[in-house]
Amino acid sequence: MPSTIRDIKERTGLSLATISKYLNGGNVLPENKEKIEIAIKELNYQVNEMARGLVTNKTRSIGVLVHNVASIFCGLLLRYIGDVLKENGYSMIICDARDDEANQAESIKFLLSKKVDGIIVIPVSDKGDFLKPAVAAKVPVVLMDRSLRNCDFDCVRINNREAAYKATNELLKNGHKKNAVIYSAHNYTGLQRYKGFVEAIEDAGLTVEKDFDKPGFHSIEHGYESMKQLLALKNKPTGVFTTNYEVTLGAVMAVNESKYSCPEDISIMGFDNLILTHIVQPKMTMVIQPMKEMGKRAANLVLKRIGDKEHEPPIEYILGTKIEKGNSIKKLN
Amino acid sequence: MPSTIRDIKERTGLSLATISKYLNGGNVLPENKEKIEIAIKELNYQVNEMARGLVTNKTRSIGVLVHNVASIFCGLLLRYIGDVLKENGYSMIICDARDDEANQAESIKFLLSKKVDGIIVIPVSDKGDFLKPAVAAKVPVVLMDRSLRNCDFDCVRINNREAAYKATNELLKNGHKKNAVIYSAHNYTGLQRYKGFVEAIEDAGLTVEKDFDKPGFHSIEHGYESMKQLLALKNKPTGVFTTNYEVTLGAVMAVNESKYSCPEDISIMGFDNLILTHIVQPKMTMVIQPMKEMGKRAANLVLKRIGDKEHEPPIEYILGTKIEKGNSIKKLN
DNA sequence: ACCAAAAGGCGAAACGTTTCGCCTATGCGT
DNA sequence: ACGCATAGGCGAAACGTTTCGCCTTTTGGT
Repeated sequence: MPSTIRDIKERTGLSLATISKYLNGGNVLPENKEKIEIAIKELNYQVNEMARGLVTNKTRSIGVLVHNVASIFCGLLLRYIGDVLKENGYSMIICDARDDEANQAESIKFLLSKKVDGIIVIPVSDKGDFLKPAVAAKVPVVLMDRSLRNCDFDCVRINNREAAYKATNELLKNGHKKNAVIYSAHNYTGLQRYKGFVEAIEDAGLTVEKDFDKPGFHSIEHGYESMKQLLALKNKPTGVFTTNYEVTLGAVMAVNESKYSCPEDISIMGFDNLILTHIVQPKMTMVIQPMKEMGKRAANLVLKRIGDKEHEPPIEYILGTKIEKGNSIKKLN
Repeated sequence: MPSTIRDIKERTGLSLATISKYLNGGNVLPENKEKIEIAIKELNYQVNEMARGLVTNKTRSIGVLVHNVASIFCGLLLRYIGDVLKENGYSMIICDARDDEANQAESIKFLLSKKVDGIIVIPVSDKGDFLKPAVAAKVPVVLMDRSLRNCDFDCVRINNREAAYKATNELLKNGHKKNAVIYSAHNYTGLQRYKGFVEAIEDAGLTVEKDFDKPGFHSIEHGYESMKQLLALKNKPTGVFTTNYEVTLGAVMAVNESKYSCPEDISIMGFDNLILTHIVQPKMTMVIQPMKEMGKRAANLVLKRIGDKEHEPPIEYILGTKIEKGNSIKKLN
């Protein structure tokens, strides 16, 4: 039913090779160019991507594997990535790891079986083994938001350590000396933010108390439980640094359900979510990442890698962050 | 580099036709079956989907066009849809309409150009013209969550009118006689929920006051602005029905920023979001949709349609809802 | 006016499957 | 023992492109 390049051949009297050349941006006489364009219009011709792909060994599709498709953070990144990909004629095939390493490994294989030209990943953990099949298949991989231990891939992210350091200083500057941290201990980003926190505390001549150190999963539950435990301590912290969106959400929940309130009884320095800064009373003080820039860079980078003949060494793009001030941090004495 | 069916031919001495038959589940002698399986293992063979697609005219991919990829609601549906599709060997190509009709129309064309086998849509508005190209190309379409005016497509959704009716009754039952409604006037679902509200109010022998009737976009801003306006009225409503996730979010924001609080000064009946019921203090009373069921049904339905020879008439799956009770509705006298 | 280089065009092969029509054993009932 | 149905297998064509190598025409410099 749909028309083919052969129909255009009939209509124009030109050869398949010439028409193909036109379609791929080659040089064709203006006269023939016009003929072809008219035929394409009339026939409503569209390139059959599968036939093309069979020859070129390209699908013009990019796999995007996110650690959790239901997080707003990932959703927004998907939007920005999708924009760039669509502009360039690439489709975006999405897989959701549900924060599970086995799912993640299986998804990579799935994407490879679908012969995607490139892959963008927000990994579940800081372990990179699951990417081996992609390397073996020579499919370019770009990491986003989270790097890996011994990372040998392109990566677009922020300087997590530095951002956490600055964020922690926000608490310190306001006179908080007893600070807790709630973080994800299972991915590179979480651990870097933890390091930044510790560094800031120690640079201020303080130490991190054992009870104030709350590693766990990247989840609302972890934030909720941790905050509950912190609030139940005899010797409570006055400030808490919640190092990602989910954890911040959970921590706020816990405070809301308790007899305490923020910032009167406990100050919170949050991370990662624009909506949260508005929905929650009081307005949260948070670290904001340049998400649009991140998504666009990642997409452009993977497209560039696909085009590259040589295998260039990996690049890390480290983007800047800013702190959006709210009223969730109380100034002490 | 990757091995082909020809390599298997060499290894086994069988013909291409026989191997292909095996791959597609046809009858082959047990002896040959084993030979083929061994060869596949050894060669690490994977079917080249593009070559297959070129012959069968199928891509084994489904386009999913969502009105807004950054909403949690859509994110969760994507997860459930993706699960089913992946299980069945189908990839999920995602497009984001950003709540814009032009984007939406363009995205459908994009998906068709990618030759997806089927399309799942959460439409931006209640107008269905943008789907004409899909109908023309005979690509099956399944709607999700939102139907269309004069709808001629399969659809998986809830009974919005009834759900809204029940929700409104929740306010009425608690003695609220002055109720406002904030809704999206631009899509089928929003309008149906509005109708359900009006019906419940009128069945209670009341009328909907002009000032309490807040149509607008499906956005946080609309919820926020509307609630602000309602709170500024001399004659304020005592109850507000916020008919979707974004609008509920915005409305809660507005209350939090005002001198009033919920439920003491204003009661809210919300919609659609599980997280919100926990994060916000007090716990919200909301209408909950069976999202997992919705996603799975939609995915299975589109797969079924792809297989169908005949063009069966469209089916609507109307799923049940429940009301999750919180403390956001005050009992009057 | 001549020649070299560049531009434009062409036919045919190739990409890796599926499928059609046909052929050959094999097994079964009588 | 005979014939017939059937299971299993095969070769070849087809799907709609791109690309390679080669040929012809045009262009531009001297």
